[in-house]
Amino acid sequence: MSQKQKKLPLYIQIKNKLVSNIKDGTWKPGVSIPSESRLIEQYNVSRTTIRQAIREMVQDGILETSRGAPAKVKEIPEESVGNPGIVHHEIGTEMSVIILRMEKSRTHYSAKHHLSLPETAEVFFMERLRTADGIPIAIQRSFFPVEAGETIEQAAEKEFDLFPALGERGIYHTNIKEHVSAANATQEEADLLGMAPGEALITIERTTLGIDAAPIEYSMTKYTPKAFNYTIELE
Amino acid sequence: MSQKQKKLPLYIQIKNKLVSNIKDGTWKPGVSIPSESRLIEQYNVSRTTIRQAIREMVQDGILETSRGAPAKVKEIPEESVGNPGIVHHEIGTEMSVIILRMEKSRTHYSAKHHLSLPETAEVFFMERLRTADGIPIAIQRSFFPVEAGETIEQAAEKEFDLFPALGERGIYHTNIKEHVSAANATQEEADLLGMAPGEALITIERTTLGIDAAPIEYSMTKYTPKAFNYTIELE
DNA sequence: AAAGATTTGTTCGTATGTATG
DNA sequence: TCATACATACGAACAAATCTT
Repeated sequence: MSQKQKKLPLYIQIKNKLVSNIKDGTWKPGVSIPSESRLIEQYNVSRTTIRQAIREMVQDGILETSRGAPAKVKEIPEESVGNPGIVHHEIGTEMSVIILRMEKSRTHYSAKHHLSLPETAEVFFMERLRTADGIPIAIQRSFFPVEAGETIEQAAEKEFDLFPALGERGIYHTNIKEHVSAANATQEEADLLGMAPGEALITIERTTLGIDAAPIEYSMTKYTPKAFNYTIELE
Repeated sequence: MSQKQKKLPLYIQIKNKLVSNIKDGTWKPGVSIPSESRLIEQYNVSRTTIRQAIREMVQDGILETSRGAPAKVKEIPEESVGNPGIVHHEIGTEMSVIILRMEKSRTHYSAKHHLSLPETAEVFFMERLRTADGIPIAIQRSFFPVEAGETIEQAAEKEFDLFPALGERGIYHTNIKEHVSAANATQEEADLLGMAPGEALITIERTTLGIDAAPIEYSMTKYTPKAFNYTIELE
């Protein structure tokens, strides 16, 4: 049954189709999408409808428009699909991750608490070193419920951000709570990050809630101050 | 001559008029504005134009719409200072501020840029030392358009947060953008904060937009890492 | 470099569906 | 119940910027 689909406004349906074309790579960033007139023919709807769909996508930061030229897929529409209101990234062009540890663990009681798990539970623990242009910029310790472990294990080596992989497996996040503070580098952290022990690190603790409001990730990331970059936008 | 005004699209002109009605208190928060049909008569334009003006204002967070009921002016209550979705505070029980400098200035070009002011403009500049339990924890440099200067000057000595005072004078903010990074303390900052030069400070740059989407404040605050505490919650 | 075709931006008019009061 | 008001959707025309020839 596509009863619900029928209920959606036409312009939303069109928008969804256009977004799909971008997501699956049919229309790539920086390239123009078909003109309004072509879309009108293709979907057999009025110009109003097409324009409303495009307008929303512009507002969402997916498309860019300018008079006289077809809309372009915006470069770097990365987070725009994911987290409205926040841009959060490190500095650098060549970002990568090195996995230091990845294991199931029965300790890490603090993490269990953040994940709302009983003390006897097992958690999936991962420690990764994030680098930018080959220079270490952060140490990230992530904790997941063991159920998510297999998915994580497969995606961890390649993906810089794990949530898209989780999303493909039906694990979505609805709420993220981050806590920013500062800490001094331990000897081990200082060695990994190429700094002196005791120097200040920016620490972000993050708890991610799933669609059922249950925590699906708790992570603590310690950044070198120079490499840290964080922008928050609120209304 | 208002030649340029004439050049503005009709829906922008209408939007400006509607915004004026809200700014000068003709339409107060929580109250419905006239229906579309009434506005159509009043300004003698088409429904499309009215709707486009209203749509922009909804997007700017000035109006709220719902089917079957006229648009309402959005409430901008006290919590706008508290910002939904964000908790942001320093540690300590006895918080206070010490004003270091307060002046009009023609320099500070970076600040002018953030305030969308021309390079020849004058800005109101204020530097304050924030303390917790008598211990310095942050240096805050704030920039405002000179128009807001008098209000600021009166409130600055007593108020820890300036926005309530601004709100009482009809200056509301609708959008805040914060950028978190890190910097090393200069000699002067180190002296003020009782730390060593070169030590890491957490820096928050903040741009606050007013009801008409024009910047009303730009500030840069540098915190000692230990005293900093920041929690973000997103959906 | 100039002219013409294409494309988006703006504005009008009209009609129907659907939620509010 | 029922009139009012907003949301969605169609069509048409001209202006202004861009692209192509």
